[in-house]
Amino acid sequence: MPTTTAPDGLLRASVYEELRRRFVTGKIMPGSSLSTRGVAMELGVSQMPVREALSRLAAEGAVEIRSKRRIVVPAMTAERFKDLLRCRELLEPEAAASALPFIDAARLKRLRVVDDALGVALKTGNVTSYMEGNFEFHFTIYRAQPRRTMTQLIETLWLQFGPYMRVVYGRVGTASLVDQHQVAIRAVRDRSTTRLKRAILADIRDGMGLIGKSGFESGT
Amino acid sequence: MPTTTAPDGLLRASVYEELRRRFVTGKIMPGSSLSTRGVAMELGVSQMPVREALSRLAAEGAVEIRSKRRIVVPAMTAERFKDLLRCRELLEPEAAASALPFIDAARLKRLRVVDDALGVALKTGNVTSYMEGNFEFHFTIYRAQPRRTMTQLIETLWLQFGPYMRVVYGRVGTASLVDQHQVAIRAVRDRSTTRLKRAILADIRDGMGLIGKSGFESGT
DNA sequence: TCCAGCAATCTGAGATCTCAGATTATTGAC
DNA sequence: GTCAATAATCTGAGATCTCAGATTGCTGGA
Repeated sequence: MPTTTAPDGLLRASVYEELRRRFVTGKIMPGSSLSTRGVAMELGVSQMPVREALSRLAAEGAVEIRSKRRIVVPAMTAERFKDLLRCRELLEPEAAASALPFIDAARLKRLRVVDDALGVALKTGNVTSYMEGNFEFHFTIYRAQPRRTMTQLIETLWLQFGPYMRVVYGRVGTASLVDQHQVAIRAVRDRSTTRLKRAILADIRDGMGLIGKSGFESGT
Repeated sequence: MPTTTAPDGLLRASVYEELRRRFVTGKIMPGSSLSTRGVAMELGVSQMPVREALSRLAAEGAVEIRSKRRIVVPAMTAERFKDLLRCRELLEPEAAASALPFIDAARLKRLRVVDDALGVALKTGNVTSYMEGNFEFHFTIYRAQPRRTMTQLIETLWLQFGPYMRVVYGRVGTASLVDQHQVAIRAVRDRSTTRLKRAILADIRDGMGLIGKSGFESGT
């Protein structure tokens, strides 16, 4: 009795989606361990779909099969964080640029709505809301383009990035974030590729800046 | 009784590796279909590791679960080809650039060895050899850097790209290829980031050029 | 009190069974 | 002879069983 989505379609897919959602929104902490049986029990499905989902997540680098019989979320290290961030810097501005021509009025409106919720989350310091909204915002842009390849690559990055992001935001807080999304929205409205790329890059680098204030002592 | 590699470690991993090797070297044609039972029989393992491997390949876009009960290698389209190539253009020169400082004498020597084999394959028109060597050459460069993220993204791209590449080479031939690898090797020897990036980009675009001579009528 | 050794449990991986749905082939009627 | 309908087979997905190995905890001796 899967209480999650996709009751008709593939069970494995719904399990994967559920886990992925937890990763990108930072609901799963680095260093924590998962078990197929545990997740299966929690989601009310058998081990098999969970196993395949975890296998896929391992393939994408979201979890690690450590020393056999142990599935853990990789601990956060400065190296790994910078590595992921560097890839984000390379891909995301480009993805936004190629998506821009496909962002119609409806999607622009959706961006504004998401950003409003984001503003509230920023003010109240609701980290979970902020992360969900941030994900929604970025991918509302990227997914506008019909080509899926680059967006999928970026999703892989976020999958690995999510747990770290959450830790950093949880530690430093979201208060110090400049809302680059506003800048991005204006760039989309004006159809300015250059400004959009710059806004996305700045948004990513803001996260990078937070890291400096934080640190990586914790985890394991 | 797995007759393949990794008798000690994970069976699933060895199945995935075997299939992946077939993809990146173009041993699997676009439009062809695979079945868990068929592959399992062929590799001498049960369906389960094959299922998980195919599931992962589907996640990476190498195969498609079409209309339920049918796993097919996506047919080649100009759109998809350009999409993949665009991502390669974005990532690979950058990956080569960040790998350059890590390429020591031993690795440079390995590059030369691989390139020699590549030259032979080019002359004799051996498409399989060429594709295997080409893969080896590129990833001998990229994998020099300790950061894994970008290399993994690129591997995903090759996974989807392989079958198409093979079709194009098989149709157009490898004779028209300029050997950009020589240029790349010299750039590595001289520690010239700019020239290395340019060589990699040119190598990728050579493939792009071939596409113009080919076409996409075939497949499914 | 501390450490070593053994046992119990936990967990991931593979095999096998079953089911549902889709494709295909065969057969029968018009 | 052709088309449609039904039956048989094929195939992917999920559940369950089992095994091996690793970790954990308990117990007994020094």
